[in-house]
Amino acid sequence: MPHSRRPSETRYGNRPTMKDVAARAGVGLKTVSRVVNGEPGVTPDTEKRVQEAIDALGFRRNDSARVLRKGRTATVGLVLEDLSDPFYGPLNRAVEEVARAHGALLINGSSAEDPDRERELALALCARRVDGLVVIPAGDDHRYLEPEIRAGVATVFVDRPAGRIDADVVLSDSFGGARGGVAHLIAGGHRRIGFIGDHPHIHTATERLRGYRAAMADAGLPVAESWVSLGATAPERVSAAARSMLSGPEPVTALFAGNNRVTVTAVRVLASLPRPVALVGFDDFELADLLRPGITVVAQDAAALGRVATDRLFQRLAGTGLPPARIELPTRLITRGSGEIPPSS
Amino acid sequence: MPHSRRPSETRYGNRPTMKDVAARAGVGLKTVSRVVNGEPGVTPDTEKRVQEAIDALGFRRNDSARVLRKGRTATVGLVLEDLSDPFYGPLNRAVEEVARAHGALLINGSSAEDPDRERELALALCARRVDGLVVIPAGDDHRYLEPEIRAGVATVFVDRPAGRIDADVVLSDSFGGARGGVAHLIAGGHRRIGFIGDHPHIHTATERLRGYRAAMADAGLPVAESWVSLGATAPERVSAAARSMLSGPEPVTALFAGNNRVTVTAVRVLASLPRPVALVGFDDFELADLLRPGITVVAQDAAALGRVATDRLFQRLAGTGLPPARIELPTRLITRGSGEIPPSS
DNA sequence: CTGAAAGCGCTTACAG
DNA sequence: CTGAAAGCGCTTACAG
Repeated sequence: MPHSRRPSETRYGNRPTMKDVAARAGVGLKTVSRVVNGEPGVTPDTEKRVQEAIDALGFRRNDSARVLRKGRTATVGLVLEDLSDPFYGPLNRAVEEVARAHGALLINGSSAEDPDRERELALALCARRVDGLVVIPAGDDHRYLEPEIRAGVATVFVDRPAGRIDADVVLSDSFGGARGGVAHLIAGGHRRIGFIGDHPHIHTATERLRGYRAAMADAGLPVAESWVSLGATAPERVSAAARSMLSGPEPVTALFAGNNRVTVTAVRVLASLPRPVALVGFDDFELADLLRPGITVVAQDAAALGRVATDRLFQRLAGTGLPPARIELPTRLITRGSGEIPPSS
Repeated sequence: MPHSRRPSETRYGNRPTMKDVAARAGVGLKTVSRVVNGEPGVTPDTEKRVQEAIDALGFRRNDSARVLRKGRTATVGLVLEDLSDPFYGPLNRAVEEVARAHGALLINGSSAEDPDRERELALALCARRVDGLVVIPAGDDHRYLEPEIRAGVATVFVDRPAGRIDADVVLSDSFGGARGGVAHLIAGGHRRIGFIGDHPHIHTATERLRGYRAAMADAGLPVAESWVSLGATAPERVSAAARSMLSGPEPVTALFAGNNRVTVTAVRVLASLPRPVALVGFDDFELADLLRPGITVVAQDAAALGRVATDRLFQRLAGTGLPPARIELPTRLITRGSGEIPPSS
């Protein structure tokens, strides 16, 4: 071989290290470190020589090595359900912005609603020694995170509470939001209202159902069990459930949709019906106001969920020995037309 | 102080290391490493002792340290415009899935369309020594990445080409897509068609405008400069541009919207008009089919952009000395009604 | 103002 | 089958 490669050329491509810079500038390693990190105690002349060597070599500090020595990685991990779900976009961005304000980067990934994948991902992030973890739970048993939390990984759950461990959680007021949305329909004159929600093992689904039942009870209205349907949010199931509630001798005159996916399918079903049916959906979505009628929704503030959770995470990291808390964010009813359709007789 | 803390307790919380495991199991460090990594050459009995120590101590390998020694971080960086933009959701997820298939994690962040922030973020990722970088450019000068690419960071640009450097780029056929969309309007009888697009310094904006002009030229139609408007995609500007084109003695009878944000604003403007105006938009969006009329769009496959780009990245990492390539993905015209409205006379 | 030594938690290359 | 030594690229703690 005509050219022998220096050992360092086999690693990270062939990046120069502080050692290389030190050799070229004719100074000690520590002096390079001082210049790179802007520490005081270097004469202008020395600094200039080091800076020239840095530029000539194209040196960039290896933060990965730095992190090992410093103990903190300046990295936040985020486990969410699906990176491509628009609902989580603002949450994702909010986590990024708070992390950025603290000089931290964001590693994120999708659980795909699979508890095993959630666990695998969360633990991979712990192995990378993220300083903190924001988790939107897919599973309902998070005891696997207990050793990590004990070891100092600041962990905050969002959107749904952690399962079988005591930890911070930030969520929207699903119960109150659903109760208010259903009360709005009742105030509009509806007495037979259907509820279509997500799987019953999902915390938000049962909370919203509870809100629906509370609103009905508040108004002294009975709930026929055929008006309630929990399960997959796949379009086929949701439209079947909707059609079933809307047919028969005593059809519902209004629907409450338990989340954004259900709402969208409900809109499609209702658009194909001859008579108008009222609809209120949990979760706002883009263009809800452009539809005819506009869709009345119980909106949660996804960005606030992410912001509050990540703020909490950094508070923990700051060492204030906080006990685990449950932080609930209010929802907001946005009336746009679909929820104000009167009952058809 | 009643309790003195071991040095290791001050770092990463108080995590046990391989050294701690080795001490507890009464074996050498290397033996622990073998067990943790499933390497052969350990007797079942030794392995059992080590495993017990691991479990008792709650040991989890520090991948951050491992990475330093191994030279590759098994991490991909993604710089996009906005983590909360629904258009990038599927792209983000696709990058994650390909990375995951290669055992890599994903660090991502938003440039917020700010070239300085793009640079800062991309270089921070390089400092963490990501193995590869997927960049959706905000700026138009990427020479700052040249040393990194030379040093071995596999870099692929997506959606827009890199500026002033020669690098891989994966993009949609903006020119062809726009040309086809405008040709569709012309085939429907339109002769006066407006084009509203993004800032002229954005590559896709000028490509789409070029497609518009080509389609008009193909049909022998003149283009009045008042029919063309490039600039911010803020609703105020877009609606002003649309209203201007739609008024006067010779108003346009159809609009071509250069991207999803423009399309949405155009829909709002058109909904407020007395007469129907045809609309074709570049980029598909959720619920486009639920609007009345449904919105005809030139759709690009955002997930495919991410997938192809990340595949390319790992091909590079595999060491096949590929020359930089430009990979163009086809678009698809989806007719839903708004683009099939005939010209009003 | 400057730098040599030790160490972060692992893996590599080697010797027993 | 097993482990001591060296090293990845930095920072820390210290001495000059």
